[in-house]
Amino acid sequence: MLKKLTEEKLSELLETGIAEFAEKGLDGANVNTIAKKAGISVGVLYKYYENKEEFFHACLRKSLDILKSVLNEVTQSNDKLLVRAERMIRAVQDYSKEYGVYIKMYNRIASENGRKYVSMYAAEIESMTARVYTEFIERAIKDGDIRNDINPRLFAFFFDNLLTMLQFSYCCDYYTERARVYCKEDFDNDEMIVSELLKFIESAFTFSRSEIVHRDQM
Amino acid sequence: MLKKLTEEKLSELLETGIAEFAEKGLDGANVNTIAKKAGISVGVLYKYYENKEEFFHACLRKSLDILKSVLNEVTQSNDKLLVRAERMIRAVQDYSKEYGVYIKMYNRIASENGRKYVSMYAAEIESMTARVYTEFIERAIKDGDIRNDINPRLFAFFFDNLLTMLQFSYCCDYYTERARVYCKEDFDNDEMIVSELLKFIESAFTFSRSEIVHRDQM
Amino acid sequence: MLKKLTEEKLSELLETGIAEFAEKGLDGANVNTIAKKAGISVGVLYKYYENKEEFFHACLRKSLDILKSVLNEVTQSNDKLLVRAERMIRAVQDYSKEYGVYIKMYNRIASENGRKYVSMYAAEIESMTARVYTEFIERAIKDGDIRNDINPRLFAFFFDNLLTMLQFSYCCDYYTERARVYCKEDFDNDEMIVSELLKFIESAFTFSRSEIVHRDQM
Amino acid sequence: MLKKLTEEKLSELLETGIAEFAEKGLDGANVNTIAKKAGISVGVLYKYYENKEEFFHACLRKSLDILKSVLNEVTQSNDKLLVRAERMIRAVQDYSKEYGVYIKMYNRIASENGRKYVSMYAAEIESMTARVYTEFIERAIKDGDIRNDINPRLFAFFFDNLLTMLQFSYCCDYYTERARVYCKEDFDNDEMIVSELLKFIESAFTFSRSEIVHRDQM
DNA sequence: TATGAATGAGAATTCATTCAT
DNA sequence: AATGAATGAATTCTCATTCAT
Repeated sequence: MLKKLTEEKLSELLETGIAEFAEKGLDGANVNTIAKKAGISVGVLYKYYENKEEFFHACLRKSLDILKSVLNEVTQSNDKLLVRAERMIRAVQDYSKEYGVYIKMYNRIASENGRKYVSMYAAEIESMTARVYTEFIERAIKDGDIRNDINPRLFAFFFDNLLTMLQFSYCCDYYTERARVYCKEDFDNDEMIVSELLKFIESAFTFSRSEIVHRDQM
Repeated sequence: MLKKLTEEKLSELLETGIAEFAEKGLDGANVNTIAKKAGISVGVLYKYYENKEEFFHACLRKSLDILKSVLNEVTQSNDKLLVRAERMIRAVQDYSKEYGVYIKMYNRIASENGRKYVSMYAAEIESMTARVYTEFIERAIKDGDIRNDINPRLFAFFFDNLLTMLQFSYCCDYYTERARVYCKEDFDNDEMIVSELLKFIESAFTFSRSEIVHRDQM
Repeated sequence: MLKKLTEEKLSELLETGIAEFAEKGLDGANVNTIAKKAGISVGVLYKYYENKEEFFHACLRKSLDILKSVLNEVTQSNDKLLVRAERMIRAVQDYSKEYGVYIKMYNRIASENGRKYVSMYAAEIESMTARVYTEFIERAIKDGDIRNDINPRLFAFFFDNLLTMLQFSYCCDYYTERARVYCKEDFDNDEMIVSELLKFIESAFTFSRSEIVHRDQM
Repeated sequence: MLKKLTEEKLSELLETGIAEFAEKGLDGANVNTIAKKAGISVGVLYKYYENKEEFFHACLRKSLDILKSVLNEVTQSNDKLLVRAERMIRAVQDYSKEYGVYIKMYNRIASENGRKYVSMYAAEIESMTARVYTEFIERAIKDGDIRNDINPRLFAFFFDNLLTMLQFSYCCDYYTERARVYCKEDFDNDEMIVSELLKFIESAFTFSRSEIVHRDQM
């Protein structure tokens, strides 16, 4: 073809790489195939990226950057916790279709073991949400919006766990099937997912053990 | 006698395979290396398994079977929901050390995409817990132990999501690092994890929106 | 073929490698071609040798070992210097046909630049002859066999230079052509080469400058 | 003006090529790297040279031409043989530093085997010195300056062999190490090399076998 | 005319799979 | 039946060469 590699061609290469790596993983994907699908020669790929692994990391990084920017947008708000929670759940539902591959990539790296870079990615990616969520919970406690007998960091952790699994459920084959096993046709009912998950979360954040105890029964 | 030896050998082969596949994945692991580590020849491996993928599935199956039997043991109980929840959380903590590789394998298959067998595994593995959890929640509702304004299947789903993420956090590199980013040193405090997670779950299951509304304001 | 790689097959592989490397050099030779010519698969080659360079070194080493053993045989003697010199010249003539490739390999490594291992080979290979020649000259001086106004090490060096060039002249394309340019048809007259080279050497070793001076004229 | 620039550029390209080929050989050197180092595009390189090999030959030719002109300068003289020999030895010492790369290139081609052009180069390069040396020796014999029982062509050959090896010893890694193994620290003593080599040569040329025989006994 | 990005054939290396022993 | 050496297709990566700009 011998046409100057435009910005968009390069972007297409990354997208193709992401699609392949998301499906087959670092080892399973084939560099030549990716190049061919992207409409370029292997040569260019290797002009831009030292080797397969570096290219994989570029794909990963792009995926994570996109996810991060989406996340950033969504977490930006001064609303109360439950309002934010609802916004985030809906964001997960909305973006999961469009950004599915990026979430698959995120899922890929999250299932890698024994690679040095794994913990680096974790530290980088999770730090932002961990901080945002934790601070928000701390402020809500101070404001008396939610109960004060909880460990903010751990509750932030549980909250993110629920969102993460929801993401995976919408994007990754296994988790989608799993969600369907649990939720049946309700999994396709976005509104129900939102309302039930909110229900789950809001009580968790709102009631203290003492209240539970003195009313009790379970 | 000879058969016994073979069975042992075969079991060792599977364990070795699990260890390798858990670390490197289907494509990253090396069949010859596995055979050597297991102390057998590749020849026997191929006598028992058609090809690499089939052997991988055998490893996967064994992993999942073990996890299933552990799970089965733990979910067997007539206790009330929170008692069971606590037992399960503690089970996750206890078994995560011993059965780490199996959970890694579970995580592997869960991050696979575009493979027909993925949804089959999901259906098989998740069905049991989905049914058990859902039934239990339904009974708890009927017994008036927990609130009655929830969708049992979805709540079972959320509950399992929390447990699944806890498992991964204890066993898989990325999730461990992620948990540490969120929980800091508290992640090493098993009791705190138990109590906070229980706190999170129990309110979720115990209080109804109406109660929240009439008391409140979040 | 799937036939156990015998000692001789391995030896054949080395010989094939030597032949290829002698002709085309480390970079120019093709591992797949060598394997095919040797009648084995690339796989075995890589079972025995880490990579192309290591295989090249194995070929080099074999070549040098053979040359060394031949040299060792020839330098073993208690004869006087000129007798030994003659024996060596004749050895060069005799063995050059049979061991031509090994000498080509020697010539290859001798023309390599900027590789760490080059000086290691030089030190290893040349040390033996350097010591033998030098000691022999020292002893000849002490015995009064040859003149005593010379630096034994340097004369050993010059002597070996003449023999080395003679070797190359018999075995390496360029040097053969060069020898023919100088010597014309006399290059094919082995006896003449022997007698003239001996003539050249014997005077060099026998007469002192003082003798030259007092007779003088040049 | 523009042509001037091009000629300079072209010369620089050749010099860069020589440096690279001298270090890495025809197969080891990289055309793109050479062009980049020379500050031109590969395009021009291929405008001037059909392909890599042709460019290599251009580099080789330039190297040999320079060596030839140097040699020509040095061999031009009416002095007696030993005076000329001394001049040549000193020339080798002086020029080896400055013209090291060209000698390395000479060494490269001299170690090539199985290529048709090799013998052409040999014929061309060696003819001049062979003729000059031989004629000079013949004249010296006729003039009674040196002994008359020698084959002029062979003696010219031996003489050139010594000079050639001296050149290599000063310029090529392997031969330098080899020279050091033989000569130890004396190899850095230029004057000693000159005087000892002259000693070696002068006797070789001056004394006849009959003289050796009737005085002697080695 | 000069450039150097792009090409893609070719070379090194790996490893799933076979099968002679 | 078990072994594991041998196979060679497949994959990664390089670099001589081309040609649109």
